[in-house]
Amino acid sequence: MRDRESGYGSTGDREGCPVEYTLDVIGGKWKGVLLYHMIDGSKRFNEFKRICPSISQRMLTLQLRELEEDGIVHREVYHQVPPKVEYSLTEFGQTLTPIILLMKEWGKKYQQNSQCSIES
Amino acid sequence: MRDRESGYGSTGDREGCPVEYTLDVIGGKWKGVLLYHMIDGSKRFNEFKRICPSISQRMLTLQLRELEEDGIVHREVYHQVPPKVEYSLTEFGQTLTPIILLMKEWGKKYQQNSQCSIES
DNA sequence: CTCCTTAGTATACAAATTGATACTATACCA
DNA sequence: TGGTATAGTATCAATTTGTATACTAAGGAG
Repeated sequence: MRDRESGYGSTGDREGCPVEYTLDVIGGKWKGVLLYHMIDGSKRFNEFKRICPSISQRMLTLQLRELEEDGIVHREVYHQVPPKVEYSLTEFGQTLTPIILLMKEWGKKYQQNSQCSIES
Repeated sequence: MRDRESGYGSTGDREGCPVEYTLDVIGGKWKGVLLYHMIDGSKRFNEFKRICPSISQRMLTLQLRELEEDGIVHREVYHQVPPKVEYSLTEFGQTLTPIILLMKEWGKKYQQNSQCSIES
């Protein structure tokens, strides 16, 4: 999944599959949610932990790093103690918001057990 | 990922996260691609194998079965020899096409020169 | 001097997902 | 009798993903 830029050569079928490319960027287990919560402004590391208590620190770090690598997310470090790091969508990341919002709409509509109180 | 209906109880944070629900349905490694190729009509098992040569038979079966379980895909078995099975989007599955097509557009736009240029 | 904070890393391990290969059924064709 | 075709299963190995726990830095509070 993470080897987009390394070695497909001519054998891979990803070249002609834009849908798969997109899912590769936003399809990680937590990426969609993280992206979703960054739409309405930057978030700190511990804010994500509060929003999604079931994601572990390691996974949160890994997923944010991948989003950063892909140029989707900007990581702003404030050299303070205690440390402060803010994550926000880059200009490139903003181009994903229509997809995220459409996915939000679809999920809201068809998720049966919706006591969904999250509004952006 | 597959335990949506079984046991989150009150601890899970998925309840209020429509984006994650949607990604749970279409975010499997191959689901988006399969869905994408079903938009323009039903496809047979071996057609998918030809379209995505890098998906194994087992994965193809598993992903199609999950899509079927979720009511996204209809599986029509023709009792012939050699067997013939056709997969197509259900009416419910059709509701996903806007998302898939948006993902296709995004992927098409940014997959070649990822992170290089942002043009609208 | 020790504890608290944040935003992580490091390590070890467990679980889930994915892949490779071999195998099945059954009618037709020669 | 053997080969072809399709749509799968079965089995095991490898990879990926996730969890748990301990640890770091560095300033401020007590």
